[in-house]
Formats: sequence, C-alpha cells, structure tokens
Amino acid sequence: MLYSKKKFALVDCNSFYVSCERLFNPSILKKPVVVLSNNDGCVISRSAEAKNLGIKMGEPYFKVAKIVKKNDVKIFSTNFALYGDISRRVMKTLKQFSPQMEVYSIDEAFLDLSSIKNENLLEHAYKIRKTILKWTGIPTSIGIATTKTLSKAANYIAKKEKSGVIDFINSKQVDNFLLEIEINNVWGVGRQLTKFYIKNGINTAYDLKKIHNSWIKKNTNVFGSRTAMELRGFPCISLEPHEEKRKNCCVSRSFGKKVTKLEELSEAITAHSLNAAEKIRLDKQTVKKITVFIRTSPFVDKKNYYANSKSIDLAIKTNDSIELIKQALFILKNIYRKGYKYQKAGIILSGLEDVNSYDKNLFSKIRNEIKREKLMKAIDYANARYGRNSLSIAQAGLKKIWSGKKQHYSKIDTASFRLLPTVRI
DNA sequence: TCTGGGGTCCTAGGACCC
DNA sequence: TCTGGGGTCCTAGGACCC
Repeated sequence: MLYSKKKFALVDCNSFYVSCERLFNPSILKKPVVVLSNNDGCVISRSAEAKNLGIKMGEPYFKVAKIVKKNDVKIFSTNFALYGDISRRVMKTLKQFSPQMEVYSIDEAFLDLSSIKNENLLEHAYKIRKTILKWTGIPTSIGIATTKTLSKAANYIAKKEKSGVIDFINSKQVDNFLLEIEINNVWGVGRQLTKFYIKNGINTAYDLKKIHNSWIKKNTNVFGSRTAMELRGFPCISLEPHEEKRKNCCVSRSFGKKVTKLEELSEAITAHSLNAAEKIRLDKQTVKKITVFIRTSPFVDKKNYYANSKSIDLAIKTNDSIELIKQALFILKNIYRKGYKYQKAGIILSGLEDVNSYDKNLFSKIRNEIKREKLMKAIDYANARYGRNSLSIAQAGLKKIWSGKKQHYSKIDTASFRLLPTVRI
C-alpha cells in the first residue's frame, strides 16, 4: 500500500460569531442575525435566516443596509474577546474525542478518527455534535473523509443537511456530492485559480478530481496538484497537531473617519505597537524587523490613492513596547505625506523568535534593561487584570478620534463579573 | 457617507559565493 | 578586464485561508 488509510473529521461551528451572540441573547434565536467586521465595515458572519435573505459573506454593510432595515435583521459589532473564549471551550470539548487534533481556525478543527471503525464513524460524529451543543451551546457540522480536502468538502455538504453530518468514507455517492460543489468552494481554490479553472471548463470539485494529473502539474503549482490529489483520495496534507508560535504579528485598523494629521496617525501607530508588543510578550517572543504601513482608501478617490510601507531591521531583538514605538514612529514620519486622507494604518512585526534565543549584543541601546522588563511585566499584568488598554502610554492618545465604529457592540465579556447578564425572578 | 483583520506558504528574482 | 555555470540564501509580492 502506498499510504496508510487515514480518517479525518472536520468539525466546523455553524455561523460561529452569530452563534456566540445568540448564547447570551435567546431573543435572536430564530431571527436573521449578522456580525460586522471591525469598524462595522463588512458582514463577516450570518445566521441561516440572514443567508436566505441574500446577504453575502464579506459584503460591505452599507450595501445591505436596506435588506437589514426591511427585514429587521439584528446587527452586532465584533466581540473577539467573546468569540475567542467560546472557541477555547469548543476546542477543549472536542479534544476529548480525539487527542490527535488540529485547531485550524477560531471555529474549526480537524480530528484524526483513524482509530474508529468505519461502521461507527457516523454514530461517533453525532455524539461529537451533541456533546458540543450540550456543553457549549454551539451548533456544528461535521464532514468525514480520507483526506483533509475531502473532509472539507463533506463538511460543505453537511452544512446543508439537517443531520449536520456527512461521511464520505461509507458513502457511495461521493462523486454526486462533488458535482454539487462549485469549484470556488473547494478548499485551496481561491479567486485566481477559480478564474483559471472555469476558463478551462473545470466548474465543480468533481471536474477537478477527474482532470488529468499531468495537466494540473503543468498548469498550476504544488498547491493546485495537492488539492486535486486530495480530492482523488490521496492524502497530501497531514494533520498538524502542534500549536506553533506565530512567525509574524500584525496589528492594523481602519479609522472611524479619515485621518490627515501626522499626530493622529502617530497615536494610532503607537496604540497598535503597544498591542503588538503585548501579543509577542505573551508568547515569549522577540522581534527582529518592524514594518509600518499607511494607506488611503482604495475605493474612493482613486486618483489620490497613496499607500506606503517601510521596514527597519533592529540591531537588537526586543519586545519592549517603548523601543518598538520609537522605531515605528520613526518609520511613520518617513512615509507620511501631507495632504492625503488616510483610511488605515498598521504595524507588522516579523522574524519573531523565542525569548530564549534572545542575544544581547554590543549595540544594545536600551539602558536600564532590567527595569524596563519589569515595567513591561507590570503593564501586561495590569491589562490582563483590568482589561485591555487599562494601562497605556500617553502617546497613544486619550481621545482616539481615529478609532473605529462599534455601534452594535453586545457588551458581553465572559471574563468580567461587571458585565454578567442579570436575571430577574 | 459607509468597503475587516490576521495569518501562512510559495515563487521568482536578486545578491552573493565559488 | 573579461569570461561561465551552478549553488545558496534572502526578500517582496502574490495567492490562499478563515
């Protein structure tokens, strides 16, 4: 045998962000609900009822405002602290069903079910769904197959089934299911590949499965041929159970209203630098390279579009907020141009490394290094204890006129007693 | 008026070396 | 001053994911 038969399950939470909001707000249970991205910009999660109204994923809010109003669609701004917390509960529960598990995103995970007998797979999946729903309140869909790509495909079909589970391993109609999946909904096929495939008459997952391997190899990259092989049942992508530390860390936001002044951009970049520094300290990492970028809106006034970014390689790796801010503001001054209406700014920390590999060298410029480390620890502690940005630095600004809109925030914080819902009897 | 944010991986091309 | 082939490493940009 060329390979060992694996069995994968992809467990995916249904309309995850919406489901999280529903947990604390039963009045929106059977109603159309959407969750908006930062700054209330785009739709990033939709309930089944909202999908049926024709509201599309990723659509700008202002384009669906009419439908929203007409159908009394309930709107929520993002509450990532809440979604992250619920996600951890779901993953913890899932882990009981297979220690070999890969948390793939905030709302989905691959499980290795190779040890389960074929005839028991369905029953096992139902049990997983039932337990997750009972313990966390979150509805899920499960797809089972011999490769990750096929389990994604099975999951896609499962989302439309009442049972919420599709098992390709025991099914004789896999090809029929694959015919139902448009090529752009295949895992690993994005916008560019979709265009190319459709031009060549490949319109469904089934078409991609049936196309000659030599053609795929000649015309696409390794990604393309991997996807096609996986659709045929040859595993090319393995389970990655270890949670690896991130290699880059980006913090960026678009502004609530357009920003023109360097001072305002500086405030935003300072705030983003603080958040990024805190994130990498939490992971016990240091950074080698800082990039700062700013841009105007790519949608309005295209003639006056301006976007720029620059990087600095640090002489010495650090995770010190004050040092990072200093460098970031230096870059910002360098790329800032007067007379533009800026829409977004951000900072990227790359070349992240573990603190242990932290090597002090001759160019160390941070004086009182021990003191500064203690200061950073104090800031991190205060912000963990009293909420993000409880302790900041003055440079980040207090008014924050650049900060985004959050008009429909649910104000649920599972880590705060103050915000617990009250029950009146 | 209003168009998200945070990641990973691959690839082509340049710099450098022998 | 000119000549060639072949290798590695790094980086920026693109494509993809949720």
